[in-house]
Parts: sequence; C-alpha cells; structure tokens
Amino acid sequence: MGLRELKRERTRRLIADKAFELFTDHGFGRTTVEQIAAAAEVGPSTLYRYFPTKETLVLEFVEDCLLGAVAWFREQPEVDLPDGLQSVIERVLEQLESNPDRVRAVFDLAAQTASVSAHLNEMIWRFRNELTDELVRRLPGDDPQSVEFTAALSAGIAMNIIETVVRLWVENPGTTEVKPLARRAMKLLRGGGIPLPAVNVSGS
Amino acid sequence: MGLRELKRERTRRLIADKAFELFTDHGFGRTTVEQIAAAAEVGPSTLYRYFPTKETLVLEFVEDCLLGAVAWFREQPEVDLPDGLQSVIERVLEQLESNPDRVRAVFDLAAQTASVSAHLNEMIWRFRNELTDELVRRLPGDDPQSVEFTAALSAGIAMNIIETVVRLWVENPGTTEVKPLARRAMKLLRGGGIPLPAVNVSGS
DNA sequence: CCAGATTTTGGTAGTGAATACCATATGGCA
DNA sequence: TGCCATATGGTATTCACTACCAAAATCTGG
Repeated sequence: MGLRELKRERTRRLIADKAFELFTDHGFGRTTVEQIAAAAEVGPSTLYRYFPTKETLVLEFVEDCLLGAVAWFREQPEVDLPDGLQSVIERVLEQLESNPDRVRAVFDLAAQTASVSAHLNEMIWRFRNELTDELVRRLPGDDPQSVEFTAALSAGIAMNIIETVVRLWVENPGTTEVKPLARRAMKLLRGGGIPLPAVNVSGS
Repeated sequence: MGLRELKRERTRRLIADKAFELFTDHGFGRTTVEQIAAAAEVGPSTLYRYFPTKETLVLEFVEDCLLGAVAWFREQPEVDLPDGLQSVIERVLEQLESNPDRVRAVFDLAAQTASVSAHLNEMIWRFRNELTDELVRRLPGDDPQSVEFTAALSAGIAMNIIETVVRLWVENPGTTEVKPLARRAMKLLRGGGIPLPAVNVSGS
C-alpha cells in the first residue's frame, strides 16, 4: 500500500471522527457540512468526495457490519444453510456489540433525525437484498419463484432478528448480551412462540 | 363539511395527481417542486403546506394502507391475536392490490431513487412500531421485556410477509394473487420451511 | 347582505445540501 | 529532478426546504 492510500484512510477517518464529534455535541441538523469540513481542515469538495451524503458520515460503520457479514457468507460455500444463517446473524451482532457507543449514537441520531433513519433503513434493505441473492444460490428447490420467495422471507427474518435484538440491547444498557438474545429469538421462531395464524387455511 | 375543507381536498388531490403524472413521465429526480406547483397551478408554498417533502407526494398512498390497517386493528379489541395479525396483513395486501399501478409506480420510483426508498422504509418502520405497541397490549406474559421482544419480532415478521409478498406480486404481474401468497408465507413460517438454525443451543 | 375574524394562499428572501467544473497541490515513479 | 496521475480547494449553480408577510378567500354573527 502506497503512501497515498494511507493518507486517504487517514483523512477519511479524520473527517468521520470530527463529524461524529460535532453531531453528538450539537446534533445532526445543527451541524453543517462546512463546519465539519472546517473542523477536519479540508475543503467541502474533499468531504463530498469521501462521503457522498451527510448521512454516510454516521452510518458507514453499520454498513460495514452488515455488508461485511454477507460478503463473508458469500465466501464460505461449504457452510450449510441453517448454520450459515446463524453465523451471519451472530457475526453482525458481534461487530455491533464491539462498538456500543457508536451503535448508540446511530440509534439516537436515527431517532431524532428522519434522514438518518431513512438512510439506515435503506442500508438494511440492501443487506436483505444481498443476503436474499446468496440464499437463492444455496437453497434447494425446483421452482425458482418458490426459492426466491423462501429466500426473501428468510433474509427478512434474519434482519428482523438483528434489528429486534440490537434494539433491545441498546434500550437496556449493560444488562443484556446480544448472543443469548439472538438465540432466544430463534428459539421463539422455531418453537411457535410467535402468534402467527395457524395453518388452517389451504394455501396454494 | 364546509366549502373550505372540500377545496382543500380538491387541491390536495390535484397536486398529488399532477406530481404522479410528472414523476412517471420524466422521473422523480428530473422533476422539480416548482414544476409540480406550476402544473397544479398553485404556489410552491401551498404545495409544501400540503406535502412536507417531495417524497410524500408519492408515498402517501402506501402510508394510508399501512397505518390504516394498524388503526383498524387497534379498534378491534375483541379479535384474538393470531386472527387479528392475519387480518392486518391481509387488509394491507388487499388495499395495495386494489391499486396495482400506484404500487408499481412506487416500486419503480423506490428502485431508482434513493430518497424515495429511504422514505418508504421509514414508513415501514413506523408501521412496525405502531403494530408492536398494539401487540404488547394484547400479548399475555409476565415479563414486560419478554413481551416487548415477542411483539417486536411478530410485528417484524408481519411486515416481512407483506414486503415479500408485495414484491413477488409486483415482479410477476398478473400471474399471482396476494392472498394465497400471504398464506403460503405463513405456512412456510409455521411449517419450518425457513432454514433457521435448529434450537440445539441453550438460549437463556 | 355586510363587516370582522379566521384561514388559506402566493411571494420573497434565505439556508444548506449536493453537483459540476477547473486550476492547483502533492505524491508516485522513471 | 522532472513527468504523470491523483487529490485538493474554490467557485458557481441547482434545488429542496423554511420563515415570514401581505393579500385573497372563506366562514360567522348581525
């Protein structure tokens, strides 16, 4: 790696850190991009070259956790499906758990700022899509439409577990661990603890 | 109802229709708010008084479907849980199915425009939250944290079914009906067709 | 029908995010 | 050291969105 990429990573992190600082101090909406650029001692153009939108300054960390787990899953073709899915879920949760302050800040910002919440959900949607594509490749089945259906449902449920667990974990600081929560969620799903309608209907 | 509210509803719908027209013709990004205001023969101020953001011009219909179903559920306390949840899901799907072109346009716009996708997901998040709150009131249980957990998971799964079914329905025009799809999804979830990890772990 | 209270409207000015473009700086490399 | 690629900073511009105010339209009581 040359000196150029090194400096790139350095200024990138510098900008992100300064932005994080200003956001937590004065709020997301009260902080302008020019202020962030000034604090990081770069021009606004440079800032926009690294971060296409203001929201990415906050959410890049979450994005790395989610899409990184899918990328890892994609490179492990030998793992069979239930275990692989569980690994993806736990992998995401572990990485999030290792930066509690960052996750909490993201939650706070998303709660008080619509655009951050919107971007966060868009990222979640991307995670679901990529996970669905990978599941389609692994799921057995004859009818491609049926496989796609099952894959999309599974990816959605995985994301659902992650969201619910992280939320509960953030709202109860210190008292809960993510891994037991995730397994409790899977147990609920498997054991029928979810009040889904019984299959007394003749679905096609 | 006085003439005032009548005219309000009229201009509101006029603006939304003109916007829908311009969006489908020239795309979301290529259409400015001023153009919409000019097409509807109102000032930009008036447009912003009715629709706080550009995205709400597209997504108000979906919002009504989702939040309307939750509101209906809230006013039916005598319905027990599995049936109620199924009714909420089918209610949303029926309303969406009754306006296929609108749904398709929303999907197209969301696929090609990040901000629309973001707003759509934010709306879905609101639906999940409100449904979770209502489920908490109805679910039996001693530990409030456990009830909240189950409720959040259930609401997420309901939304997941809706999203997956609508998506499949939109992508296969004409060939699929939403209600059988929804029941197939519930059947998959109930019958263990989802490759969730088996509960061989001792969850707390 | 009319005068006053209230609401709706259109216009103006301004903020700030985001883009396009260009001249300049700086690091990598022969 | 000198050439090339790239990163940078600045400027100008578009456009979403807000705050504010004066005028027009609507409702209400006489």
